[in-house]
Amino acid sequence: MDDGKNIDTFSDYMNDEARVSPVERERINFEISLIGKMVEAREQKGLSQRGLAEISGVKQPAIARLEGMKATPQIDTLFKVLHPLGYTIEIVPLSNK
Amino acid sequence: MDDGKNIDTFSDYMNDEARVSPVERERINFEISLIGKMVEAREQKGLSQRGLAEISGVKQPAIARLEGMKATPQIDTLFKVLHPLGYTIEIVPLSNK
DNA sequence: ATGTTTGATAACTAATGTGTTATCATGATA
DNA sequence: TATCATGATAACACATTAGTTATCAAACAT
Repeated sequence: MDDGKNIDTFSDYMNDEARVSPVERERINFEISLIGKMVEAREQKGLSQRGLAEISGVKQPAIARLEGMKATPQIDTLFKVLHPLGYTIEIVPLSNK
Repeated sequence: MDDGKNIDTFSDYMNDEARVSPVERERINFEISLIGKMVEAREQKGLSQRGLAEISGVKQPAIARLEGMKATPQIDTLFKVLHPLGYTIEIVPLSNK
């Protein structure tokens, strides 16, 4: 590279405040962690996407899009997916770290 | 009324399993409580919808629609609104009451 | 009384999520 | 090898949310 900034990795990109603001970065990390827990919960239950689709009412392609972060779910969709997995969503105070 | 069911109040309606399934009822209650906390947090901060719109980036009509439950937010919108209020969202195990 | 702020809403466009159906490559299994 | 289940994806229609701009009635303050 011939300029001063490393943008070779996703991590570099995310940490470049000129491109991704701190708040935006937090939002992205929030979504990644949220989806991660969703996938984890499904797999821990030994459910396939199709299995979860059946019991949740959310279709398999939609679940795949969510898990692959191709779409940002609406809270009712997230609820429908999480509920049969034994989870729900809560508003909690921002614990600054 | 001439049939056996009371559907005079919203509460009666919600508790009629023939109309609203238990899961659906849970989802509705979940959303009501979620939105309730959102409004509470905003008012506790002494913010108007317009004020919150400015610092969150979500427009005032959108906030009004959410608070009035005319729309089901996407999780990124909810995050954007909650964050400047000092809150975030978390996935938590279903504590069966 | 006047002006201001508030939340709500209307009307429309743009953006995005979900349903639907089908397919594909991959990995596991018989 | 052949079969089956899996996650991913395509393409399209449909539904819904969010942005945009403007307005309104009510509450509040000057």
